[in-house]
Amino acid sequence: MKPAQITQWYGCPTRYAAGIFGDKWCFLILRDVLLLGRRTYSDFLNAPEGISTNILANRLAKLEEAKMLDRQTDPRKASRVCYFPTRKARDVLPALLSMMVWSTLYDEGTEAPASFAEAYRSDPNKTLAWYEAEIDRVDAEILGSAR
Amino acid sequence: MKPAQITQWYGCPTRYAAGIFGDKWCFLILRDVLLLGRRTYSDFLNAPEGISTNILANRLAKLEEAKMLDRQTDPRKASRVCYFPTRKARDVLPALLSMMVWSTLYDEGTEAPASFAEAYRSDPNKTLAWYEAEIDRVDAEILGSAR
DNA sequence: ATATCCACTTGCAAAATGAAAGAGGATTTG
DNA sequence: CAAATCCTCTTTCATTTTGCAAGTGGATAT
Repeated sequence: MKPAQITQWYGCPTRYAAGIFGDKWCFLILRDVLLLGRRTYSDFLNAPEGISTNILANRLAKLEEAKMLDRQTDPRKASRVCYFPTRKARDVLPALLSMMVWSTLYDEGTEAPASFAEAYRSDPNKTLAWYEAEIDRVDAEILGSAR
Repeated sequence: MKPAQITQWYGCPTRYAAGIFGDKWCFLILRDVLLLGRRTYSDFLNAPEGISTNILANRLAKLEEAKMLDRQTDPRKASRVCYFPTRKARDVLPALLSMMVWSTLYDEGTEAPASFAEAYRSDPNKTLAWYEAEIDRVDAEILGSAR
């Protein structure tokens, strides 16, 4: 019934994680930023899930306050805003990819190729590095146009 | 701006995961079952987070329908009910442990020892096997008392 | 036989969400 | 230069979800 001494501290780390992941929209915004290269308000707003604009504003503020997103005006166009993933958000990638692997196993309607789960299992660091590079590339493409 | 060909299918696996993890209470019930050895309605109800009873009933039904929990009457006492984690739920462990590692990195008030993150990083399979064994132990302790 | 335990259900007030319209500044267009 | 448009939000209001408290009904303990 009681799993040994672990009981004392197990609760907390998941509770902290639940504070951010335990919300559908935060979860999907993180996906947008980490995996889909979305950065601007309208990018998020036009995602196929159809978040409504007041909720989006609310969640972006929450994620910014949690230091997951870094809000900056877009150097390409000052009326636009970009939300960049912080290191704290990037470090969510392993968990996010693990969840994706799980989904590909149990969602019979998954769009992900079987090779994805296999690749992540065989060499997670390689997969991880690839995604980090993609994030760098997207950010650099935006910020690089500043000068 | 557009991360190559990945865009087509990336959305889906995370959306599927968001359907279950993107809810604070489902998330915490899974933690209870997978990490804290909780199995009965009152176990969940008495967790320190304080879920209210109607929400708990609703989420247990949802998780049962999603085939994450297996509802059975308790062999120790027929008026009691046990919710056992299915294989599908157990397979969430890698993602859950990854999230815990992330939490220990960024939650300055974490109760988890630093050794946890280190242990999981150095040998995830060992950590994973340990948790699976704990789950087996809890389940066997309940079901074993049947005969 | 009565009280208690246990897994829920119900009713209701408060909070969160979703849809739609609008505000206000920057940018493009004519 | 003026008008229209783009873009990030804000506001309003109806609907849905949540949380709290009390209640139900069957099994179990006394």
